[in-house]
Amino acid sequence: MRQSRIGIRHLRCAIGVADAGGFRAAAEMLGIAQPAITKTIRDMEEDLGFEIFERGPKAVSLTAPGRRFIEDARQSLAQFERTIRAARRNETGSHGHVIIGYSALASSGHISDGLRGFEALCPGVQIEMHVLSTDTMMRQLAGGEIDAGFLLSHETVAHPAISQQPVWSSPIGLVLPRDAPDPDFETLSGAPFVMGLRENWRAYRLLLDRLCAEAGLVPQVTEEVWDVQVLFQRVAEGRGYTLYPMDAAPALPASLRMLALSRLRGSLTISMAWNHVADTALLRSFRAQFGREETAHMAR
Amino acid sequence: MRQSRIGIRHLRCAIGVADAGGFRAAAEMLGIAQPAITKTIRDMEEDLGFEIFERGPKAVSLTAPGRRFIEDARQSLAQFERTIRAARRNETGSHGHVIIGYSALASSGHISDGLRGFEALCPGVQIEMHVLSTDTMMRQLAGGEIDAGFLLSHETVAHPAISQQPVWSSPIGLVLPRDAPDPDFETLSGAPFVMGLRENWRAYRLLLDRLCAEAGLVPQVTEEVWDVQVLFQRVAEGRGYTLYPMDAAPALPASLRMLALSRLRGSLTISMAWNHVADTALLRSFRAQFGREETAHMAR
DNA sequence: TCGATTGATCGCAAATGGTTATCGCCCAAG
DNA sequence: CTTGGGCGATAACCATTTGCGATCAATCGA
Repeated sequence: MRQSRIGIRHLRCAIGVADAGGFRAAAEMLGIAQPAITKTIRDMEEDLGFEIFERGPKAVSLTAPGRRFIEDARQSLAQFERTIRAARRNETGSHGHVIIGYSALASSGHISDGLRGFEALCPGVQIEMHVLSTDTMMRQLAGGEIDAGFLLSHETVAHPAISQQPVWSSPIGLVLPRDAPDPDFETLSGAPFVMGLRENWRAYRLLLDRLCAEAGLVPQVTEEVWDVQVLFQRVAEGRGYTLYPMDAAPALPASLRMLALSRLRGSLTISMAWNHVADTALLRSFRAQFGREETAHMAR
Repeated sequence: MRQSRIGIRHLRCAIGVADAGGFRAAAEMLGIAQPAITKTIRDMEEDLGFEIFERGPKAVSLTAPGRRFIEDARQSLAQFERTIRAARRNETGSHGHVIIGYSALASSGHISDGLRGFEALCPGVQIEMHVLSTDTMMRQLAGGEIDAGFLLSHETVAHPAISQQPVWSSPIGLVLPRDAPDPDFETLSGAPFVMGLRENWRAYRLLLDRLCAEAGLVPQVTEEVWDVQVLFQRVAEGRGYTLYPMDAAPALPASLRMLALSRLRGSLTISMAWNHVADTALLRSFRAQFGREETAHMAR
């Protein structure tokens, strides 16, 4: 069979059109002129032998085979870019580049230990860390935007393309102002609580719901905030308590303290997650730092 | 960070040099002139920021980071080509292209059933089938040369990048000329046997060794042959018996017949194997035909 | 020391990827 | 019903990339 003249550029272009929803929009997004898009897409369609896009008068849409192709092309492009990124050395002397996502809840010393080990093994590798919500992290892992992530283990956090492996667990404690008195567990029900917004803290809130229900605790959520910094600030201001993994105690602002709640059973587990299609030598080394990875695995 | 100007062409070139062991040899293999290789490699090295190849006076060799990079690049290139191949339609009207390897031992009706199901689901997809030894198949799966394979399950057949899933099992029977009398099991020990060459039939021969030892059968291997056709031909000529999965009975030449050996316990299991990095929508459909694939899988 | 063989270099031709300007089309707002 | 604005397609043109043949410099074995 005649070998294809399609290159990475073509995939970028097609994915751009699919995401932008139009040739002109894609041209702007990719920083090139619109006719170049037209030509690239046409060349690719000719090579593949089918139309990727349906040119409607109002907007373009994917044909059925086009949708399948774009889906595969995303993986292919992500893998390609990972390969380059993992090998590339920049001007500042680092060799290789790994992009990691982590949940705000995972901000304990455990990650640092693993990272230190990785750094010793592969010195000079640049590690880029992004704080992301669990759901965003899953999406970005699936799309290949990040290489690995540390997120909350929860039965609702799953994706066919993503593998997960528990890394550590921590009990949940009560966060309160340093100078506040220890409350009785019974008085907590009905007491004001500040919590992360359900939309962004979905899995953690679900976990807390279950643990609280089991312990007979009914926190009165009087305020919901977007991120951890604000959460702690509000607690420090006396707006209410909040629940947080005990592991994070050392990272707490000086104005706050943590109280173990023996009646609150169960714990929060952080897992490392990665797209099992995402595979470079560098990422294998990285994952190896966080527990043994399965080798040949016999499915089902 | 400045985006890389490396494309698929560069990867092909680097892999070519690594495989051919020299710039000139790679040029010939890739069908282009040698200066183009020099320039492409130099551009790539400049972009990546390190030397991929060590230019020795006699031959080129990979540097340490170069070796890692080439390893990743192979996966990346294989995935890219799979993506194109899976989508491409050729002049004869087929859409998509899947390359499958199968062991000669797997030549039963079970594969046909799955293939028929796949064809119904994805009509017009071109399926290219290669008969390969189990070891060759593992190597080609790892290298992305084939998309999936049906091979003999055996504890010595494993590779960290390859997933396997049992598809069916078959007892082992005795193959003998149609007009030969049924031998007593006891008389088989010491009787002449024709077998596949150990080199090419490694895993199957290991399996037979174990089963025979357990049954107290000591076949006298008087001849070793390279492939099945010759194997059957030799048996038909009366050179000896052979052992073969009972499932293959319908595929046997008319001059041969099969005899169940109740004393020979255990069976041969055929597994579907695939590189878990190899992932296109088309391949997922294919694998789905041969049993449920694991979804989100929790490592360890 | 002399080929033979290796990768590097040079200059030129072709292919590729991109540009601007413009077209024809369809829909929606006037 | 017209018309303006937005869409992708097309045309003509330009810069860069890619590949070529010819040639060079270095090395190694005979």
